Amino acid sequence: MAFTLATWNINSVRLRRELVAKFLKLRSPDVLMLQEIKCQNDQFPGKPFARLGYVHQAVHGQKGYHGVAILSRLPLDDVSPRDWCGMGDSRHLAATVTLGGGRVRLHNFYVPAGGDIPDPDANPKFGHKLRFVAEMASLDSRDGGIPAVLAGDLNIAPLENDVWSHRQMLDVVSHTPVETAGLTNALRQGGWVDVMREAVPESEKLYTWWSYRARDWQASDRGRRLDHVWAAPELAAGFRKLEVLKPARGWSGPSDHVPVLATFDLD
DNA sequence: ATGACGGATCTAATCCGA
Repeated sequence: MAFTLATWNINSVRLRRELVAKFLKLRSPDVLMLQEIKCQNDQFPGKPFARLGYVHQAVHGQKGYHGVAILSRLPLDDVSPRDWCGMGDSRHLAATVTLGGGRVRLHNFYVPAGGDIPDPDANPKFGHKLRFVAEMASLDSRDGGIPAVLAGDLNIAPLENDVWSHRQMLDVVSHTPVETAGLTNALRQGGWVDVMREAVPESEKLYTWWSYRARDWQASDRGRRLDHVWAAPELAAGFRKLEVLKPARGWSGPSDHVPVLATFDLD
């Protein structure tokens, strides 16, 4: 049985609900994980997505900033947000999806951006980001007996070809060595597989985000791979297909991130 | 070196993103 999961930092779900609907109609993933919904739970525009078959919805929002949600065509249970770093912000939501006889644990993450200065003493936001990623290392891909997927906007581009210029990005938050080491440690400690890089060799450029500030995002193509899909080894063994929906960056009124889809064969 | 854009908020200017 095939299972397709998508992740997308939508940068305000109220402003872009029609783009979400367009994407769901275009690709119809089983599950869509959204980040930066930027609204409270009672403001989440769930009805248009339910009409498209995504009747199972878990929302963990907050006012104005951050916020994550999971839309699913298949039943969700054990819905559980976790307050990472004890900050009280909405950056994570877990749920278990059931398909046929199989079950998959889902972890939707929005890792802190970390501010401008890559020094935890001078910049508390960077310290928060480092602590957040350090805490993520405690999340085991095989915990609880249900194989898990961890996906979302991790706000770190760990590999040299996850950024347009490794050399010029070494001091830029999202690609500094201390961040990439932290993320790689979380990947290894949790026993996760970076399935995007199973599909696309590390020697090739791979981006999921292009800044709003470029005059022409496509021409300059100064992207970063900030969005990720990690899977437990038993799920990764059935990994079949990756799609990074780059055309979505050119849609009218776009998010600065594009959807990432991963398809797995279960059993 | 700076600012380029775009979103949310006590709708005006300020904070935030990465």
